[in-house]
Amino acid sequence: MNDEIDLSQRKKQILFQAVEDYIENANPITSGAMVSKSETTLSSATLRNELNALEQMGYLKQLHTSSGRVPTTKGYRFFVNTIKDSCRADIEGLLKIKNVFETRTINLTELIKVIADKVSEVTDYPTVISLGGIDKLEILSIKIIPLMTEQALMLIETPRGLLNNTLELKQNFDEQSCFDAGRVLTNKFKSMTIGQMIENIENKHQEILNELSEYANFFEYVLQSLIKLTKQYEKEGIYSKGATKLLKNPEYQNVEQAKDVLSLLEDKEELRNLIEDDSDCDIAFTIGDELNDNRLSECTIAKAHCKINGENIASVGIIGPKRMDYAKISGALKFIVDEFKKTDLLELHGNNKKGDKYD
Amino acid sequence: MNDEIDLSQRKKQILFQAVEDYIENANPITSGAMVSKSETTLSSATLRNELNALEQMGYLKQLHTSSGRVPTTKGYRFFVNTIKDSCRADIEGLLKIKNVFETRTINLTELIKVIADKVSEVTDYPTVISLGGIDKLEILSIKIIPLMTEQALMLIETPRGLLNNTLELKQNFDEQSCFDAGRVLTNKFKSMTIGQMIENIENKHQEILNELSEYANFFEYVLQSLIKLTKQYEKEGIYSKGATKLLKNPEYQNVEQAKDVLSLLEDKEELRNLIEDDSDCDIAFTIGDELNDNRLSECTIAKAHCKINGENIASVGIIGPKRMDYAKISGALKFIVDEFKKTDLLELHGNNKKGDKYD
DNA sequence: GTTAGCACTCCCAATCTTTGAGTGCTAACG
DNA sequence: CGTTAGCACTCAAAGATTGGGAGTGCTAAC
Repeated sequence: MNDEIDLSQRKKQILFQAVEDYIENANPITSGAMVSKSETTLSSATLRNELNALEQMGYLKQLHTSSGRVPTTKGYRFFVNTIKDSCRADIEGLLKIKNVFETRTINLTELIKVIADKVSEVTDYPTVISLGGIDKLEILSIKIIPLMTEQALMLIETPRGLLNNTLELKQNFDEQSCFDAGRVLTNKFKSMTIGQMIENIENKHQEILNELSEYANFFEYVLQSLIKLTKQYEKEGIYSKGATKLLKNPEYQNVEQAKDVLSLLEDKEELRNLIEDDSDCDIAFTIGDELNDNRLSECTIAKAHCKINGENIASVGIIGPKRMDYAKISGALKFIVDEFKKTDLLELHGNNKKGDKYD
Repeated sequence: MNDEIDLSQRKKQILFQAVEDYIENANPITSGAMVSKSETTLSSATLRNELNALEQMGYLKQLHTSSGRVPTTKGYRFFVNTIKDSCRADIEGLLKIKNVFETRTINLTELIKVIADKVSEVTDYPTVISLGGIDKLEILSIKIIPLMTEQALMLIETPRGLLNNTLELKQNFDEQSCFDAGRVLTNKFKSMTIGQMIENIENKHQEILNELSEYANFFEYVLQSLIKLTKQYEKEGIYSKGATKLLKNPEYQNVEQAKDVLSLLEDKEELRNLIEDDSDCDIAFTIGDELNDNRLSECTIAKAHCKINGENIASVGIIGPKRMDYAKISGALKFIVDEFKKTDLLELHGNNKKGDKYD
């Protein structure tokens, strides 16, 4: 697959410049233009030979005889691998994001929206952020508050903030029973994750029922509620912004082409599948055919995984044409990933004294 | 303005058929086509005379000599006024919506999303729903629950469900103080609206501070929180779906034209301004120039105001080309409005016994 | 290995032509 | 007087033709 080693130093340089120029101007690469633009001492004939060789090797392709050449996916891939570590961020725009991180007591769901908005603004590409599911969240405490007829609110405190959901109790409970039930549940499930709690409930159902004795009533409702909550977050924790910015690019002047991508950007479920993956690396580009989706054959997706305290919290995706500004995107994503790394979830919610909780 | 009275019965019929046909086929109306399609006994020459007259009167216009005619805004307006009461709903699709209304304990914010999704699916046009602000909501009770360090959760029960927001207390309070504070606040503000409560707090600040004595501490935070909450709902209570469906229409085959409308559909703030108005009527169409927005000169917006117990709860907007299927849209909107009318908010939240609240 | 030179390819834009759908007008008809 | 057949006129849209020019590949000379 990777035969970039076969490339002479000169070929590498030519290919790099060719792709770079194409990304900037969207004009097919020609030997003549390269002579006049770059500071090369080579003649156009020599460049033609080299470009021809690069085409044979699959890095470039011609649209027709006597047209300039355009990068193939392989060509873009070479380019991306080369610039991997050089980024060119719009510092000014990104600094605004920094402020957001420093705003305390911002809900994480809010946070990703603000970030997606800003990233899309700075990069000028559609941006998607998905929040990880809640199943890996640690439970800090559980509270139950009676509401109007036969309902109660279940509150679960987690390092990522407060989860809340209404319980359908089918029976009235008073303030005190609810309070006690919450305390019992907290004692039982504290410092498990939501996922573990569900698993635990499902596996040791009877056992726990006995253990919780008089609060067993709540128990069924809590389980149902947790499952509903998990599904809901799966569905809601995804946000996208700036879809129409795609239309600015010359590759989407044709409505037919744009339609596919735009409707994909409207479908949260598909977006989630697209953005999430288990890759370990912080930032990755997937180019054109590499995406294995006809609708996206002319797109590149840049993905980044944001971690707080080492835990995967959110995934950011930037969707653009293959001809996207890789260095800029790379810079923006690196910035976001770093900001997340520096952040402590508890701080996000205004708790500067970790571990100093009370219940 | 309205000189539809001047139209002979025959002209009305011709104009109606002309617009109807144009809406269906997007082909300019020609005398020849009208003869072959409709069961008229008139000759094409006579129709030409009539069409010419209708053009003089401003209902139709020609794109150029020797082309067929196209409806003007005035022509569409005539058409809409004529079909006002005939609707042609996709009953099957809409019945699915009915089920949603019957699902209890669905959050109103969730409800509008599901409805927008379905309406967009059934009509095949972008659909926007905005939820009214929270300021007119009646307060049923206020609860305060202590959370982790120096924070508490404020819960306000309203007929539209539970509002919640985190309070930054800057000081720890125990379970009991919070509980008591909630009770005091409830007694003071119960059955006011959120708006009245804010107003009240702002006007009689000192007075209330004295009255609440030991819970005065909470008071400032509650005020701030309420204001924040009001703003937040203003921003969040709007949802749109199906923007890309616009691209199916021949009038948006040109990216430049589509871009404007699509980016408008992405901007929640603009959408809100567009959808909300104070008009009393349940369903209204605003056509092309009537919208007073260049970007929308080729669009029609259908708006409906949904009321529960007489109170304006949500506004639905359907955006399409001027050539939209008015009868179908009208049917769909009427259905939604009626469903809302039949709904009791308390029932939505699972309370079948109204007034049977406890605190 | 590099490059000047040249034949060759083929897109693109401009121009022109043709076609035909559709109109407006007029004169005749019942 | 409303209706209609007939005809001249208009004009967009779709081909056909053309020339220009940008770009290539190849070859032969450096």
